[in-house]
Amino acid sequence: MRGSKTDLAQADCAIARSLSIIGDWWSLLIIRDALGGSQRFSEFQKNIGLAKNILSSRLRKLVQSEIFTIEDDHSSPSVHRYVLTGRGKQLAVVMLALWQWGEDNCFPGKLDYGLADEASGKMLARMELETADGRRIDPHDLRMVVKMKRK
Amino acid sequence: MRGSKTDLAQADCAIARSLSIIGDWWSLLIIRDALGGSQRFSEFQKNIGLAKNILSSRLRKLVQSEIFTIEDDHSSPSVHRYVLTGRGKQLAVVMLALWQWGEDNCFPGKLDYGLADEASGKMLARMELETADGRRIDPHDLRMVVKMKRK
DNA sequence: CCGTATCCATTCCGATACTG
DNA sequence: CAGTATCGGAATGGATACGG
Repeated sequence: MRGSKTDLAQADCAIARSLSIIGDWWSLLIIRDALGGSQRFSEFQKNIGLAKNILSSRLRKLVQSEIFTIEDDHSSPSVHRYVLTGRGKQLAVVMLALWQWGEDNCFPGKLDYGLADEASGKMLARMELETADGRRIDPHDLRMVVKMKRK
Repeated sequence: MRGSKTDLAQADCAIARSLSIIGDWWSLLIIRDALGGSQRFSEFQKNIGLAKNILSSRLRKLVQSEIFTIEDDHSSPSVHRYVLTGRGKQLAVVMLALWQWGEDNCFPGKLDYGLADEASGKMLARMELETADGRRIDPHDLRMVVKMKRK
Protein backbone atom coordinates (compact mmCIF):
# COMPACT_ATOMS: atom_id res chain seq x y z
CA MET A 1 0.00 0.00 0.00
CA ARG A 2 2.41 2.64 -1.04
CA GLY A 3 1.15 6.15 -1.48
CA SER A 4 -2.44 5.31 -0.74
CA LYS A 5 -4.18 7.46 1.78
CA THR A 6 -5.29 6.31 5.15
CA ASP A 7 -9.01 5.83 5.41
CA LEU A 8 -10.36 7.77 8.34
CA ALA A 9 -13.95 6.81 7.75
CA GLN A 10 -13.84 3.95 10.22
CA ALA A 11 -11.73 5.66 12.83
CA ASP A 12 -12.91 5.47 16.37
CA CYS A 13 -13.03 9.24 16.67
CA ALA A 14 -15.81 11.55 15.62
CA ILE A 15 -13.41 14.22 14.46
CA ALA A 16 -11.54 11.82 12.23
CA ARG A 17 -14.76 10.59 10.68
CA SER A 18 -15.96 14.10 10.06
CA LEU A 19 -12.72 14.90 8.35
CA SER A 20 -12.98 11.88 6.14
CA ILE A 21 -16.08 13.47 4.64
CA ILE A 22 -15.45 17.17 4.72
CA GLY A 23 -11.78 17.40 5.52
CA ASP A 24 -10.59 19.33 2.54
CA TRP A 25 -10.64 22.91 1.42
CA TRP A 26 -12.93 22.70 -1.47
CA SER A 27 -15.68 20.74 0.18
CA LEU A 28 -15.88 23.18 3.03
CA LEU A 29 -15.85 26.17 0.75
CA ILE A 30 -18.57 24.64 -1.36
CA ILE A 31 -20.68 24.05 1.71
CA ARG A 32 -20.01 27.55 2.88
CA ASP A 33 -21.26 28.84 -0.40
CA ALA A 34 -24.31 26.64 -0.21
CA LEU A 35 -25.11 27.88 3.28
CA GLY A 36 -25.16 31.33 1.72
CA GLY A 37 -27.73 30.25 -0.82
CA SER A 38 -25.81 28.96 -3.83
CA GLN A 39 -27.30 25.94 -5.49
CA ARG A 40 -26.06 25.78 -9.03
CA PHE A 41 -22.88 24.42 -10.48
CA SER A 42 -22.00 27.70 -12.11
CA GLU A 43 -22.63 29.67 -8.95
CA PHE A 44 -20.18 27.57 -7.03
CA GLN A 45 -17.64 27.75 -9.76
CA LYS A 46 -17.90 31.48 -10.06
CA ASN A 47 -17.87 32.24 -6.35
CA ILE A 48 -15.16 29.82 -5.35
CA GLY A 49 -13.06 29.86 -8.46
CA LEU A 50 -12.06 26.25 -8.71
CA ALA A 51 -11.72 24.09 -11.78
CA LYS A 52 -14.85 22.48 -13.10
CA ASN A 53 -13.61 18.93 -12.90
CA ILE A 54 -12.74 19.34 -9.25
CA LEU A 55 -16.06 20.91 -8.49
CA SER A 56 -17.73 18.06 -10.27
CA SER A 57 -15.92 15.39 -8.32
CA ARG A 58 -16.42 17.15 -5.00
CA LEU A 59 -20.12 17.58 -5.59
CA ARG A 60 -20.40 13.95 -6.50
CA LYS A 61 -18.69 12.91 -3.32
CA LEU A 62 -20.79 15.27 -1.23
CA VAL A 63 -23.97 13.89 -2.75
CA GLN A 64 -22.82 10.37 -1.94
CA SER A 65 -22.14 11.48 1.61
CA GLU A 66 -25.64 12.93 1.80
CA ILE A 67 -24.51 16.47 2.35
CA PHE A 68 -26.34 17.51 -0.77
CA THR A 69 -29.27 16.14 -2.66
CA ILE A 70 -29.86 16.83 -6.31
CA GLU A 71 -33.17 18.36 -7.23
CA ASP A 72 -34.55 19.35 -10.60
CA ASP A 73 -34.93 22.92 -11.55
CA HIS A 74 -38.20 23.88 -13.18
CA SER A 75 -36.55 26.45 -15.37
CA SER A 76 -35.12 23.89 -17.70
CA PRO A 77 -34.57 20.17 -17.86
CA SER A 78 -31.06 18.87 -17.43
CA VAL A 79 -30.52 21.66 -14.96
CA HIS A 80 -30.37 20.62 -11.38
CA ARG A 81 -29.78 22.22 -8.09
CA TYR A 82 -27.59 21.04 -5.26
CA VAL A 83 -29.59 21.41 -2.10
CA LEU A 84 -28.17 20.95 1.37
CA THR A 85 -29.59 18.14 3.45
CA GLY A 86 -30.14 18.38 7.16
CA ARG A 87 -26.69 17.00 7.81
CA GLY A 88 -25.31 19.57 5.45
CA LYS A 89 -27.02 22.43 7.17
CA GLN A 90 -25.76 21.28 10.52
CA LEU A 91 -22.29 22.07 9.30
CA ALA A 92 -23.13 25.72 9.87
CA VAL A 93 -21.81 25.28 13.39
CA VAL A 94 -18.45 24.15 12.05
CA MET A 95 -18.42 27.02 9.58
CA LEU A 96 -19.12 29.58 12.23
CA ALA A 97 -16.33 28.15 14.37
CA LEU A 98 -13.92 28.37 11.47
CA TRP A 99 -15.02 31.88 10.66
CA GLN A 100 -14.57 32.97 14.22
CA TRP A 101 -11.10 31.56 14.45
CA GLY A 102 -10.03 33.04 11.15
CA GLU A 103 -11.48 36.39 12.08
CA ASP A 104 -9.53 36.41 15.32
CA ASN A 105 -6.31 35.04 13.95
CA CYS A 106 -5.94 35.66 10.26
CA PHE A 107 -6.83 39.30 9.83
CA PRO A 108 -4.28 41.80 11.10
CA GLY A 109 -6.75 44.64 10.94
CA LYS A 110 -10.02 43.67 12.51
CA LEU A 111 -12.73 42.64 10.17
CA ASP A 112 -15.66 44.97 9.77
CA TYR A 113 -18.00 42.28 8.60
CA GLY A 114 -19.21 39.02 10.02
CA LEU A 115 -21.73 36.26 9.56
CA ALA A 116 -25.41 36.95 9.88
CA ASP A 117 -28.74 35.23 9.48
CA GLU A 118 -30.28 36.58 6.35
CA ALA A 119 -33.92 36.19 7.28
CA SER A 120 -33.72 38.19 10.47
CA GLY A 121 -30.74 40.26 9.45
CA LYS A 122 -29.13 39.60 12.79
CA MET A 123 -25.46 38.90 13.34
CA LEU A 124 -24.58 35.48 14.63
CA ALA A 125 -23.23 35.35 18.15
CA ARG A 126 -19.83 34.03 18.98
CA MET A 127 -19.74 30.45 20.13
CA GLU A 128 -18.10 29.67 23.42
CA LEU A 129 -17.05 26.53 25.19
CA GLU A 130 -19.22 25.49 28.10
CA THR A 131 -19.43 22.50 30.37
CA ALA A 132 -22.68 20.60 30.49
CA ASP A 133 -23.77 22.51 33.58
CA GLY A 134 -23.42 25.81 31.81
CA ARG A 135 -20.09 27.06 33.02
CA ARG A 136 -17.93 28.86 30.47
CA ILE A 137 -14.44 27.59 29.84
CA ASP A 138 -11.57 29.61 28.55
CA PRO A 139 -9.81 27.54 25.85
CA HIS A 140 -6.59 28.34 27.64
CA ASP A 141 -7.67 26.31 30.63
CA LEU A 142 -9.09 23.41 28.73
CA ARG A 143 -7.65 20.01 28.35
CA MET A 144 -9.98 18.12 26.11
CA VAL A 145 -10.36 14.43 26.76
CA VAL A 146 -12.67 11.68 25.70
CA LYS A 147 -14.95 10.43 28.42
CA MET A 148 -17.75 7.97 28.90
CA LYS A 149 -21.19 9.47 29.13
CA ARG A 150 -23.25 8.80 32.19
CA LYS A 151 -26.66 7.40 31.79
CA MET B 1 0.73 27.65 -13.42
CA ARG B 2 -0.37 24.14 -14.01
CA GLY B 3 -1.08 21.91 -11.07
CA SER B 4 -0.12 24.44 -8.46
CA LYS B 5 -2.52 24.94 -5.64
CA THR B 6 -4.55 28.03 -5.12
CA ASP B 7 -3.35 30.09 -2.21
CA LEU B 8 -6.21 30.75 0.14
CA ALA B 9 -4.12 32.67 2.64
CA GLN B 10 -5.05 36.03 1.16
CA ALA B 11 -8.66 35.26 0.43
CA ASP B 12 -11.19 37.79 1.54
CA CYS B 13 -12.99 35.25 3.68
CA ALA B 14 -12.17 34.18 7.18
CA ILE B 15 -13.11 30.59 6.50
CA ALA B 16 -10.81 30.36 3.53
CA ARG B 17 -7.93 31.80 5.50
CA SER B 18 -8.50 29.41 8.34
CA LEU B 19 -8.46 26.55 5.91
CA SER B 20 -5.21 27.70 4.40
CA ILE B 21 -3.61 27.04 7.76
CA ILE B 22 -5.46 24.09 9.19
CA GLY B 23 -7.41 22.80 6.23
CA ASP B 24 -6.07 19.31 6.07
CA TRP B 25 -6.64 16.10 7.94
CA TRP B 26 -3.38 15.67 9.60
CA SER B 27 -3.03 19.15 10.98
CA LEU B 28 -6.41 18.96 12.62
CA LEU B 29 -5.76 15.54 14.04
CA ILE B 30 -2.43 16.69 15.42
CA ILE B 31 -4.10 19.65 17.05
CA ARG B 32 -6.79 17.43 18.44
CA ASP B 33 -4.17 15.26 19.99
CA ALA B 34 -2.38 18.27 21.40
CA LEU B 35 -5.60 19.53 22.96
CA GLY B 36 -5.73 16.21 24.73
CA GLY B 37 -2.28 16.74 26.16
CA SER B 38 0.17 15.27 23.68
CA GLN B 39 3.36 17.22 23.23
CA ARG B 40 6.02 14.92 21.88
CA PHE B 41 6.79 13.78 18.39
CA SER B 42 6.45 10.15 19.27
CA GLU B 43 3.17 10.68 21.03
CA PHE B 44 1.64 12.20 17.97
CA GLN B 45 3.03 9.56 15.76
CA LYS B 46 1.79 6.76 17.93
CA ASN B 47 -1.67 8.17 18.53
CA ILE B 48 -2.38 9.32 15.02
CA GLY B 49 -0.45 6.77 13.08
CA LEU B 50 0.93 8.86 10.28
CA ALA B 51 4.32 8.67 8.64
CA LYS B 52 7.15 10.46 10.38
CA ASN B 53 8.09 12.64 7.47
CA ILE B 54 4.54 13.92 7.17
CA LEU B 55 4.33 14.58 10.85
CA SER B 56 7.60 16.42 10.67
CA SER B 57 6.50 18.68 7.85
CA ARG B 58 3.11 19.35 9.40
CA LEU B 59 4.63 20.28 12.72
CA ARG B 60 7.04 22.59 10.97
CA LYS B 61 4.21 24.33 9.18
CA LEU B 62 2.15 24.60 12.34
CA VAL B 63 5.05 26.13 14.20
CA GLN B 64 5.47 28.66 11.41
CA SER B 65 1.79 29.45 11.64
CA GLU B 66 2.15 29.96 15.37
CA ILE B 67 -0.18 27.18 16.35
CA PHE B 68 2.62 25.52 18.25
CA THR B 69 5.77 26.76 19.87
CA ILE B 70 8.75 24.57 20.53
CA GLU B 71 9.96 24.34 24.08
CA ASP B 72 12.81 22.41 25.56
CA ASP B 73 12.24 19.45 27.73
CA HIS B 74 14.27 19.23 30.89
CA SER B 75 14.46 15.49 30.74
CA SER B 76 17.02 15.49 28.01
CA PRO B 77 18.62 17.87 25.56
CA SER B 78 17.65 17.59 21.93
CA VAL B 79 14.19 16.63 23.11
CA HIS B 80 11.58 19.29 22.69
CA ARG B 81 7.93 19.62 23.23
CA TYR B 82 5.34 21.06 20.91
CA VAL B 83 3.16 23.32 22.98
CA LEU B 84 -0.06 24.89 21.74
CA THR B 85 -0.16 28.67 21.59
CA GLY B 86 -3.22 30.72 22.41
CA ARG B 87 -4.29 30.61 18.80
CA GLY B 88 -3.85 26.90 18.85
CA LYS B 89 -5.97 26.41 21.92
CA GLN B 90 -8.71 28.51 20.45
CA LEU B 91 -9.15 25.82 17.87
CA ALA B 92 -10.90 23.80 20.55
CA VAL B 93 -14.12 25.44 19.41
CA VAL B 94 -13.61 24.13 15.89
CA MET B 95 -12.76 20.70 17.23
CA LEU B 96 -15.85 20.53 19.35
CA ALA B 97 -17.96 21.54 16.37
CA LEU B 98 -16.40 18.81 14.27
CA TRP B 99 -16.84 16.28 17.02
CA GLN B 100 -20.46 17.19 17.45
CA TRP B 101 -21.18 16.87 13.77
CA GLY B 102 -19.37 13.58 13.48
CA GLU B 103 -21.11 12.23 16.53
CA ASP B 104 -24.49 13.11 15.10
CA ASN B 105 -23.80 12.02 11.56
CA CYS B 106 -21.05 9.46 11.34
CA PHE B 107 -21.95 6.93 13.99
CA PRO B 108 -24.89 4.68 13.24
CA GLY B 109 -25.17 3.56 16.84
CA LYS B 110 -25.02 6.50 19.17
CA LEU B 111 -21.73 7.15 20.78
CA ASP B 112 -21.43 6.47 24.48
CA TYR B 113 -18.53 8.78 24.97
CA GLY B 114 -17.95 12.46 24.33
CA LEU B 115 -15.57 15.30 24.95
CA ALA B 116 -14.94 16.52 28.45
CA ASP B 117 -12.78 18.98 30.32
CA GLU B 118 -10.19 16.98 32.16
CA ALA B 119 -9.63 19.31 35.09
CA SER B 120 -13.24 19.43 36.18
CA GLY B 121 -14.21 16.11 34.67
CA LYS B 122 -17.30 17.68 33.18
CA MET B 123 -18.66 16.95 29.74
CA LEU B 124 -18.59 19.77 27.25
CA ALA B 125 -21.95 21.15 26.27
CA ARG B 126 -23.21 21.14 22.73
CA MET B 127 -22.70 24.34 20.84
CA GLU B 128 -25.69 25.98 19.27
CA LEU B 129 -26.20 28.76 16.81
CA GLU B 130 -27.50 31.99 18.24
CA THR B 131 -28.09 35.46 16.99
CA ALA B 132 -26.31 38.32 18.72
CA ASP B 133 -29.36 39.01 20.84
CA GLY B 134 -29.39 35.51 22.20
CA ARG B 135 -32.03 33.82 20.12
CA ARG B 136 -31.35 30.23 19.09
CA ILE B 137 -31.42 29.37 15.44
CA ASP B 138 -32.12 25.98 14.00
CA PRO B 139 -29.56 25.32 11.26
CA HIS B 140 -32.44 24.32 9.07
CA ASP B 141 -33.78 27.85 9.08
CA LEU B 142 -30.46 29.56 8.62
CA ARG B 143 -29.18 31.27 5.57
CA MET B 144 -25.73 32.44 6.41
CA VAL B 145 -24.60 35.65 4.81
CA VAL B 146 -21.77 38.08 5.22
CA LYS B 147 -22.82 41.40 6.66
CA MET B 148 -21.25 44.64 7.75
CA LYS B 149 -20.96 45.12 11.46
CA ARG B 150 -22.63 48.09 13.09
CA LYS B 151 -20.57 50.28 15.27
C1' DC C 1 -25.50 26.63 -19.58
C1' DC C 2 -24.15 21.96 -17.21
C1' DG C 3 -21.25 19.18 -16.79
C1' DT C 4 -17.64 15.05 -18.27
C1' DA C 5 -13.09 13.53 -20.09
C1' DT C 6 -8.27 13.98 -20.83
C1' DC C 7 -3.68 15.71 -20.07
C1' DC C 8 -0.09 16.90 -17.15
C1' DA C 9 2.29 19.30 -13.16
C1' DT C 10 2.40 19.41 -8.39
C1' DT C 11 1.56 17.87 -4.05
C1' DC C 12 0.65 14.29 -0.69
C1' DC C 13 1.53 10.11 1.53
C1' DG C 14 3.63 5.84 3.31
C1' DA C 15 7.65 2.84 3.72
C1' DT C 16 12.22 2.58 4.52
C1' DA C 17 16.81 3.84 5.51
C1' DC C 18 19.60 6.81 7.93
C1' DT C 19 21.81 10.41 11.38
C1' DG C 20 22.58 12.13 16.03
C1' DC D 1 13.95 8.75 20.94
C1' DA D 2 13.61 12.64 17.47
C1' DG D 3 13.80 13.59 13.59
C1' DT D 4 15.74 14.05 8.16
C1' DA D 5 16.37 12.09 3.36
C1' DT D 6 14.80 9.80 -0.40
C1' DC D 7 11.91 7.08 -3.20
C1' DG D 8 7.84 5.63 -5.82
C1' DG D 9 2.92 5.56 -6.05
C1' DA D 10 -1.43 7.86 -5.48
C1' DA D 11 -4.38 11.69 -5.25
C1' DT D 12 -5.15 16.58 -6.17
C1' DG D 13 -5.52 20.55 -9.04
C1' DG D 14 -5.66 23.61 -13.22
C1' DA D 15 -6.34 24.15 -18.14
C1' DT D 16 -8.62 22.85 -21.93
C1' DA D 17 -11.43 20.41 -25.05
C1' DC D 18 -15.60 18.19 -25.73
C1' DG D 19 -20.81 16.63 -25.60
C1' DG D 20 -25.75 17.39 -24.09
